[in-house]
Amino acid sequence: MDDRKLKILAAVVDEYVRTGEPVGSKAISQLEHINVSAATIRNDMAALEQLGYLEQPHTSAGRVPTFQGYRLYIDELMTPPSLTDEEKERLDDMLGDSDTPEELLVQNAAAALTELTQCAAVVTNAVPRFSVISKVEVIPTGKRLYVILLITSSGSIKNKACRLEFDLSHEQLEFFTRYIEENLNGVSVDELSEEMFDKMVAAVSAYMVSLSPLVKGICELSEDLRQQELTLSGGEKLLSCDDLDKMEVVRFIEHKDDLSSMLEETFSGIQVKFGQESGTFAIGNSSMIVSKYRKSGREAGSLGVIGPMRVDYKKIIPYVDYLTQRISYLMSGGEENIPPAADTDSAPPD
Amino acid sequence: MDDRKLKILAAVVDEYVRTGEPVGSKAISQLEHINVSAATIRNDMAALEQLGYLEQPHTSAGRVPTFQGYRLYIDELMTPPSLTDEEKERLDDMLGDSDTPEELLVQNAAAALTELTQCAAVVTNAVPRFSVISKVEVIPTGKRLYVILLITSSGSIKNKACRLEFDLSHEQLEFFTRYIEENLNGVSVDELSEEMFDKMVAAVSAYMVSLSPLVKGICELSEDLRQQELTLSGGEKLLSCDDLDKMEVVRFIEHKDDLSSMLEETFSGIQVKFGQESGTFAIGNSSMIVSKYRKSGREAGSLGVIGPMRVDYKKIIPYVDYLTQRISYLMSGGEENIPPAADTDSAPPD
DNA sequence: ATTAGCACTCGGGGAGCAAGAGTGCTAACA
DNA sequence: TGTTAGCACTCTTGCTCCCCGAGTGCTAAT
Repeated sequence: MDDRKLKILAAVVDEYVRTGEPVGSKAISQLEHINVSAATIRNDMAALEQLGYLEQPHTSAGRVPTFQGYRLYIDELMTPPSLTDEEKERLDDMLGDSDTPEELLVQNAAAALTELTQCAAVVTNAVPRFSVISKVEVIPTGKRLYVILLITSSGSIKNKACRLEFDLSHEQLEFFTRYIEENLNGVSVDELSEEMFDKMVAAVSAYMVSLSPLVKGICELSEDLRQQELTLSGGEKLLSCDDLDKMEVVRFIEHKDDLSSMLEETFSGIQVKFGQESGTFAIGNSSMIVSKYRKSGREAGSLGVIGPMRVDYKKIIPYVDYLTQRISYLMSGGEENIPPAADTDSAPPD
Repeated sequence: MDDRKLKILAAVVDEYVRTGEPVGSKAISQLEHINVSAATIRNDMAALEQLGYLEQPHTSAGRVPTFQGYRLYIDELMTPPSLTDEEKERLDDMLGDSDTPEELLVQNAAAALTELTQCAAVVTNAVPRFSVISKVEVIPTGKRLYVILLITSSGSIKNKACRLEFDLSHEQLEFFTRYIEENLNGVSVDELSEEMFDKMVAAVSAYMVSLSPLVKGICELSEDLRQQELTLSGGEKLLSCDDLDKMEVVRFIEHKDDLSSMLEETFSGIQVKFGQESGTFAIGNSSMIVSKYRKSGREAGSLGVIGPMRVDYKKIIPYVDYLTQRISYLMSGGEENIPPAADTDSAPPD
């Protein structure tokens, strides 16, 4: 693989991303940094096509990158510029600060990505797997009506109303609260299981059978807590881009939840996936740029951008990268070894 | 206005809704219940066009209803069949029962409408205007960290974490809780105002200045409570229907909140609005079928369907109607004078 | 008042054609 | 041997022309 061929491949991708039209040898030869004739480029392009990096929509049209072409471009050829301080500040503003609830943080990230990239964005919330139950309260609020409150060490709060068949006496309530605290306090959210609650229901029923709805309520709340939620923002942007099949996009928007398993199985660091390569994320000409953010060193959730394969990777990757780092930083209370504010200069060597 | 003309108008609308194509005189003349020749129908159609109820996309195409045509059809000509018991049961299942939280009830209604009509659905939650604060709790959950819990008589529960500058002693907490309960218990959600909280902040600060974040927290929660939230479900359905302009639909989905003012100002009973007639709801060929549900006799929120003007009104209107009634019934705890289950036979006279 | 008949109009779809863009190949050149 | 100019070839795109069918409006007959 010639050095010049790589340069030409990069140029083709850049031009195609810019114009959206198949790009011909002449267009390449007229670029500043290319100093060979159109004929030479034609030869090289034919070779690149042979190798599977380019393809022609039809004879006598220009060339278009194949997804292997994009792959090579992204992995080896592209050098995304690092963000300017203004851009970072802008992102910081859109994201929020350390007081912003985690929930909102990822939502803001999604909104920022849709706005800046004009593509769809996906985010998943931070699943507090490794956080522990720090408080459970049962508060009477009316005739046979109780509110259960569940709080974790990471600050998630869930509540739920619960109707019992009888009112509880003060002692009964106290007994129950104590029992629950003894059994759940300090238990990690991940350890909570159906069986555990079944056992508790049994134990509690022995004392007073009508307490079991409360245990069930707590069980449901803990399920809520474990639930990874996926938000797709700006899905409609995908419809206005005409290299994507409308039908596929609609189907995708309707079944966005299928994505979550896929997001789960990604590795650390920024990744680019193509629709063709995946069964679950099956929009033909699409690509997805995703990354996982961390919370106190552990992977907690993902965020990313979904767009046509022909997106400006050079522009989007730094955005996704910076937001991931910043969210990781904010969620870890500043412990992560990532610069806190918009004065990073960990620019990759050019 | 001839009786036959009305019959023909109705037939044109029905046929157009069914086929989506402009409908010609011949097609009408072949319908079962029409016993005049195509020529006669042509004359009448010309008259209906003159009157503004029909229009031709171009000479020598069939006729299409204008929105005044639809208006007349909906208000006078159409006789929607009442739902069968199976349909009602189906809706009941999708909606939930008296144990379902109100929030979920309206969400379920939206989901049901999108599924059954293949159109978009809008719902607003029940604003608990006239409900009162029934409980306020402040629960310590960590170092200088407190959770505020706000519960209303209608069963809405809101919580919020709040960080203080100092830890509170048991007495301080008790003082605060008592003070808040005295001032807020039984106060209607509608009465809560910025000024009221300002006054409370002042009073509380006199005792201990660092309590004011708690009051502010409560204030924010009460704002959440008053907030009417609008959910648009199945917006993507609008994109697959080709009599709507894609760009307008995208714009609409992005600014769905503009709808809320419009939903506010509707009257009781089912209404049909057209995109053309409204500035705020400006998708060209669209129509919206909305209704307000009531809670204990008062208007509490809205639900409706948004689709192309060419929707099956006869099918959708009974759905919206029944869901409104059912939600009103469920939210009022069975007090509304509407049959509780799927055995209504208040069919409109045919 | 209704209907049959007829001439007219207009959009949709296919065929045919010219222009333009881009290629592959060959032959010349450094 | 690698690069370049030239040329013939291919294929899409946009255009025009034309026909067909559907549906109308009008007129005359019933």
